[in-house]
Amino acid sequence: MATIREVAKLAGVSVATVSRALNQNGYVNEHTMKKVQAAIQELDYRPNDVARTLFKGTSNMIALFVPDIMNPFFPELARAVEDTANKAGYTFILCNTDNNQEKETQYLHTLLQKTVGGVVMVSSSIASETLNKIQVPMVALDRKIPNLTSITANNYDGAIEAVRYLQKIGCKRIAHISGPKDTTSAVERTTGYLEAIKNEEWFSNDFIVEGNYTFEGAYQATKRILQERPEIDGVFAANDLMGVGVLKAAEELNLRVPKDLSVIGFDGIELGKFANPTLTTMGQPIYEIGKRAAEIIIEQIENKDSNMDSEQYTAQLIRRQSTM
Amino acid sequence: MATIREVAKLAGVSVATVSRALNQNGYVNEHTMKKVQAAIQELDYRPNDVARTLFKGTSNMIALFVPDIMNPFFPELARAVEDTANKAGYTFILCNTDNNQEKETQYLHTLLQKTVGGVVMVSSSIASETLNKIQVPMVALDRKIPNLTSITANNYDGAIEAVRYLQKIGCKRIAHISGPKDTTSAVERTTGYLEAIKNEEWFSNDFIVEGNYTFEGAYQATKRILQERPEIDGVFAANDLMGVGVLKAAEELNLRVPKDLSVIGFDGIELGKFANPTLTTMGQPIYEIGKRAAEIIIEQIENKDSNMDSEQYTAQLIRRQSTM
DNA sequence: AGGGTTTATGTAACCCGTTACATAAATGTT
DNA sequence: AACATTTATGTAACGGGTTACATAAACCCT
Repeated sequence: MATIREVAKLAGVSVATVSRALNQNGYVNEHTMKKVQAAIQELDYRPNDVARTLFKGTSNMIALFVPDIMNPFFPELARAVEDTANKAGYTFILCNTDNNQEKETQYLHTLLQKTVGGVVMVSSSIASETLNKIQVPMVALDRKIPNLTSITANNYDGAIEAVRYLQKIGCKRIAHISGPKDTTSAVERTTGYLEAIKNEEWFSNDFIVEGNYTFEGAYQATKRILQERPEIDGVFAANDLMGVGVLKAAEELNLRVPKDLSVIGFDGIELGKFANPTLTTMGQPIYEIGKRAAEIIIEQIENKDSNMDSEQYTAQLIRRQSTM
Repeated sequence: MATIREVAKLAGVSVATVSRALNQNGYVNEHTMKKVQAAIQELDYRPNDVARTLFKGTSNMIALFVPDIMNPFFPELARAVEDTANKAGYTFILCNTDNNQEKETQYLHTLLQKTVGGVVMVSSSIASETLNKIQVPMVALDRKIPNLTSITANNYDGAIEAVRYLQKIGCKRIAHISGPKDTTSAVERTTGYLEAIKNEEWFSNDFIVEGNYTFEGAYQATKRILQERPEIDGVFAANDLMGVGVLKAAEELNLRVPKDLSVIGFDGIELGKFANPTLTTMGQPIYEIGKRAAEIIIEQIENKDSNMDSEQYTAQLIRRQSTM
């Protein structure tokens, strides 16, 4: 790889002039510019980004923390962040944290040593002491994190709408498969469910079971609850992955969906379209949200503007075959 | 962030000594070591990785090129590469190429400017001239690339086994939903299909339709072919995503799977378990393959050993509900 | 013509680790 | 005791950009 000094030599100018020509700052004579460009072309010169980063003290890299990219909710988010970062000239780093606090801290330190530009975080577990100690632009995505700007769906309203929709289509006993209690989105969705059923006299706490946001968790939980309470005719799963788990459990118990049981999920991931029957859901604008988080982190990086407002996006009902 | 010079000052030694203490290099007196460690602790010093990288000329970053992380085949691969890279002290960069040659070239140049350590590539489109010009360790994953070590499944044998299995369970007319013709895995799977049915007198070319490795593509293709040739009683889809598309098309045409139609996919992704009915498939050891690719790239980076042999992993039949 | 401004370019310090080389004390060998 | 080897540490160059500062020619204005 050619260096700026080789370019300077070939063009017969100093490295400072080449640098100025490259970055279009300071004065460069038109004729000199041409000589420099010719030399750059000749040598196929590309500036070493590491040297640049060392001097600037910050790199054009953006990291995304997700619990696990294998959870089908995250690829779309990752894609959105990557696209947006890429378009703005940033390189995209992906970190799977497994909701593990040590891993998160470890990753943050590693990234800090690389002077990463900013971090977009999907996390339920990040230690706030770590967060306070670490000086790098951060934004919370999908889940709220204290003291950080967050981009999320309006989970509470979405959950209410989901349950009201089940009520509207005639469900009389509506169960809720909830997500992990340490995850803000899951808690908000459960709170929404509670709000929507608060006046129903049939309700008791065992209409809520924890499915851990996983297919398997929801599958097991649903089998249990449907056997204990066969009167259930509607299920609000706190995410689509669990919604598909509910479908599987229903199938296994020979319940016809939506005839015997209506199922609604949350998120609007592709999986819902692949399922059989297709899954009704409260769709959030996933790509949009990821894109927005990336935009904000870039804004923070480039303008040091760290006091941005949090944003909430409305979820929209997507009617499919699992309800009718 | 503290620098090595501050540590040196606080410990009352030179930066060289601190560096040696850090890297357990050269001689460092026991007592000096303690002073240095105390200073490091005191200042919470962490070496700047950018400076290190600049000097060394190569960074501890590994990139993975995939067409699109939203395709459910890739997250597991990405996870495997990330885990392996991470464990070995490398940072993981994800690049979505959309099979776009320009994007690939663009990414490669960007990474080169960051002196990336190595690149793991899932690609059908990478330009060989780009490849030859670029001096960085690379390995091909899932798809073969000329002149690169590749880690793949044995697609040919797997495809033969898939079709033979359909034949064994009684299918008399077996269609094939193929993948893109520029993708080595797809071509090999089609070749395997052809090998397995070569002695069947019913065969003609219109038993093969292209589904582009996508759900939607397979869904459309299947609807078309099943209407044209209602005698079809078995489908070999070249990947699971298309297998699920076949299931959906069958459902829509009121064909019962597996009673009227048996369906087998390829890959063994999670999606197959979520589907209804669950999808029989030729499962490849996805995580294993990704992990192995990462190991090889690390081996190449650390030992400059670029002449590694390609490896092929056998696919295994996973019987589920879509065949019987 | 004299002074101020703009244009143009070069020199060298700087970012922060790593390491070749120099120096010297401590230890070992015959 | 004389010399070789090992241990210990410091100085300074280096990697490859960026930019503050210095210098000077060209241009503008009154």
